[in-house]
Amino acid sequence: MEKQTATQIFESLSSGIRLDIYRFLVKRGLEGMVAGEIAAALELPPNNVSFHLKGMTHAGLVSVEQEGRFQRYRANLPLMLDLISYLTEECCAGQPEQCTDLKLASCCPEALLPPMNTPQK
Amino acid sequence: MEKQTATQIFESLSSGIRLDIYRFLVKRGLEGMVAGEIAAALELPPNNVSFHLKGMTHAGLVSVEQEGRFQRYRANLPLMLDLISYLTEECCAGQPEQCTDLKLASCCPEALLPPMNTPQK
DNA sequence: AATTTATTTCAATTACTCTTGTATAGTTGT
DNA sequence: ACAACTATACAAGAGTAATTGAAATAAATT
Repeated sequence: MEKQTATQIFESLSSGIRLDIYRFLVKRGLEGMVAGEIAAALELPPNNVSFHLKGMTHAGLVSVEQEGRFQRYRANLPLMLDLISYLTEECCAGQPEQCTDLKLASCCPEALLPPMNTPQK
Repeated sequence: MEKQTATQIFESLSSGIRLDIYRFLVKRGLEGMVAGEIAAALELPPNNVSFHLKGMTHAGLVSVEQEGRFQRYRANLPLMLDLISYLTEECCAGQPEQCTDLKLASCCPEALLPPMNTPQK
C-alpha cells in the first residue's frame, strides 16, 4: 500500500461524520445502504452526507453502485485489512515475543481463524 | 472506545509525517526511539517532529518516557487493536459468512493465533 | 558557573477543511 | 413530456491545521 492511500483513509475516518458512516456500512455488510438512508439515520443534510461519501469513495473506503435513482454504498473491508498490514509491517523488529498483545480479532468472533503462518506481504 | 478517541487517532495518522513516525515506532517495538533519532531518520526539523509527537501522544498513539535529557517514544499497539475492534463492531449484521475476507493478520506471522471464540467487547 | 545538547514552546504565515445554501443532473411514474 | 424525487456539484464563509523560525526550558558536560 502506498503512503498516500493510507493517509487518505485516515483522513477520511478522522471526521466524526465519516466515521459514523463507515461503521454504519460495516454493520450493514454486503447489504450496504442507500445515500438517503444514511443521511436520515445520522440526521444530517443529504448534501453534507453526499459530500463526505464522495471523499470516502475517492479514498476507496466505500464503493458505490447505482440502483435506479438510488446510490448504494458499501464498506470496503479488504482495504482496511491492507491498511492494518501496512501499519504493522516489520513490526517489533521481527521479534515476535514483543508482539503478544497484537492478536487481532476478526470482526465476527463466530468465524474461527485458521492458524496464521503465512507472512503478510 | 469513544468516538472522539477514534477520530483523534485517525486524525493523527492522516498526516504523512505522523504516519511515518508511527510506522517507525511500530518497527522498533519496545525499544522505541528518542525524538532526535526520529527527526534525523525522517530528515525533518526537530521542532516539527516534536510538534507532531505531541499530538500523537495526546491521542494516545505513542507513549513517552524520559531518559535523562532524551525523550523516548514508543508506539501504543494495544490502542490500535482497540481501534480495529471499534471499527468492526457488529460487523456484517452478525452474519459471519459475509466476513470471510476479514481475517486479520498479526504483525508477527511467527506468533500463531489461538482460535478466536471470545466475542470482543 | 558556563556551555553544549536535546527537546519543546510560541508566534505568524499559509493553506486547507467543514458546513450551509442554492443550483444542477439523472431517474421514475403518470 | 411533465412532475416528483434522489443525489450530486458548486460557491462562500468560518473555522482549523501545517510549517517555519526564533526563543525558552532542562539536563549533561566542561
